[in-house]
Amino acid sequence: MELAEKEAVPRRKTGRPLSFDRDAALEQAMLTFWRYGYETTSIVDLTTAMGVTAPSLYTAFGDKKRLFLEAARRYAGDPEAMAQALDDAETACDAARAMLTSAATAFTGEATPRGCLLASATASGSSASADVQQAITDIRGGVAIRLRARITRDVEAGILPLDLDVAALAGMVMAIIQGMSVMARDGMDRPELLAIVERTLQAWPVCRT
Amino acid sequence: MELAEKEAVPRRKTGRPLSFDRDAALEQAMLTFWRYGYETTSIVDLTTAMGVTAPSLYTAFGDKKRLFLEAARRYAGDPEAMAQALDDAETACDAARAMLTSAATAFTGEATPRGCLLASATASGSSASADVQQAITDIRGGVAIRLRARITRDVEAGILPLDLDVAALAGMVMAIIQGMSVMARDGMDRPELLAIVERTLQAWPVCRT
DNA sequence: CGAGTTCCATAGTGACCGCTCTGAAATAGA
DNA sequence: TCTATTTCAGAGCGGTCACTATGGAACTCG
Repeated sequence: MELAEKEAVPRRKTGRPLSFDRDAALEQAMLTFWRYGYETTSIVDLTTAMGVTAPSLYTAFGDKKRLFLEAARRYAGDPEAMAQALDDAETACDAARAMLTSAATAFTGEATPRGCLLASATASGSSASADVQQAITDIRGGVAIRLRARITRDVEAGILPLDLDVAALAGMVMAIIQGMSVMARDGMDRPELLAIVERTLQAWPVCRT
Repeated sequence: MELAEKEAVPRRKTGRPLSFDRDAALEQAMLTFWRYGYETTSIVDLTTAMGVTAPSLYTAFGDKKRLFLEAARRYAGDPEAMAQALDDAETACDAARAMLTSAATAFTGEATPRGCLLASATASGSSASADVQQAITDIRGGVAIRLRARITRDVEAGILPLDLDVAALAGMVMAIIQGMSVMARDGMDRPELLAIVERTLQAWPVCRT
C-alpha cells in the first residue's frame, strides 16, 4: 500500500554496505520487464540482468511485485513533469503531437526494448496479478486524464469547438500510443510510426491552422 | 509446421469415440487464452474451462502451443472472408469504418473477454515463446496487408490522392484497433470506443465527401 | 579491539508448471 | 465374442516457479 513512504530514506547507518548500485539494478530490472513482461519475466531473468543474487534482490526491493511497480514508476517518470510539459505546449494539438512523436521515438529506441512497458508488460496475465494489472491501468489512466485536461483548456480558450467530444479526441491519442507499442514490437520502424502520427493528427479539429 | 493439413480429417474408424465436443472445447480454450493470455494461462486453467482432463487435451490438440494457435486461428476467422468484406465495401473508408466499428463492438462483448486476443495474448512473453509471438504477429500483419491493398485500390481508382502515404493510413487504422483493445481491457465502454473511431476517421482524406 | 548491524552467497523450500505413464473402458471390424 | 484401436481418468514425472533459511563477511560505532 504505502510503499513509497519509507522507500526514499530507509538509509541504515551501520552494517555492511550494498555491494551493487541499486539504481542501476533497478534500471536493468525495468529493461527486463519491458522486454519480457511482468509475469513472463522470472526472478532468474531479473537476477541475471541486474547482476545480483536472489536474496539481495528481495532485500533491496521487497518482492517481484514491488520491484515491478517501482520499475514501472521509474519508466513512467514524474507525472508532474508530464503535466507541466502538456501545459507548456502552445496548444493541445502541439501537446498531443509532442506526446505522440516522443512515444514513437521511445518505442523504437536502439538501446531499449521496443514498444511501451506500460502497454505490453501487463497486457494480459493471470488473475493472480490482477492488482498489478490494475496499477498499470491506473498509470495509463492518469496520462489520459492529464491529456483531457489539456484539451479542455483549449476548448475553454476558444481554440477548440465547444461541442467537441474531448474524451474521444484524447482517447484517439491514447489508442494510437498503445497501438504504436504493438506495431513497434512487430518491427515497424520509427519513420513509419511518425507517419502514422502525422496522419492521425489530421483528425484534430482545426489543428492545421 | 504443416499442422493444418492432417487436422481436418484425421478421423479414426475404430476405437473409443471422443467423449466431448472438440469444437466446444476449442471455443472455451479460445476464451480462456483471450482472457488470460498465452503464457499466463495454465493447462489447469484450460482443462477446467474445457471440461476435459489433461491427457484428453493433449490427445485432441497436441500441446499448449498448438492448442493456442488453433484457438487463435479460430478467433481470427477466415482471412479470405475478411478480404472479401474489405473488397465488398464501397470505399476503403467504408471498409476501414466497418473494421473499426466491428472491432470496437467485439472488444466490448458481454459474453466474451474484453479487448482483442491477437493484440493482448502475446503482447509480451518470454523468449521461449518467441515463435508463438511471431505467429500472432504474422496474423496481424496479414490484416494490415489486406487493408493496405484495399486502400491502394481506392488510390488507383482516383478516390484517394495519388501521393497518399498508404502505409501510414493503414497503420493508423491498425494502431487504433490495437489501442482500443488495451482501452477496452481498461474498462472503456462501447460508445466511447465508437466515438474514438469516428474521430479517427476524420483523418481520412476526403472520406467525408 | 569488540559488539551490533546489515548484506553477502550457497543451498535449498514447497508449490506449481507442462506434460505423460498406466491400465481400464468403449467402440469398430472380424 | 474376440481382437485391435482409441479415449478415458488417476497419478505422477522432471523441471521451474517465487521466495527464504542459514551462516559467514563487511561495515559503523563505542
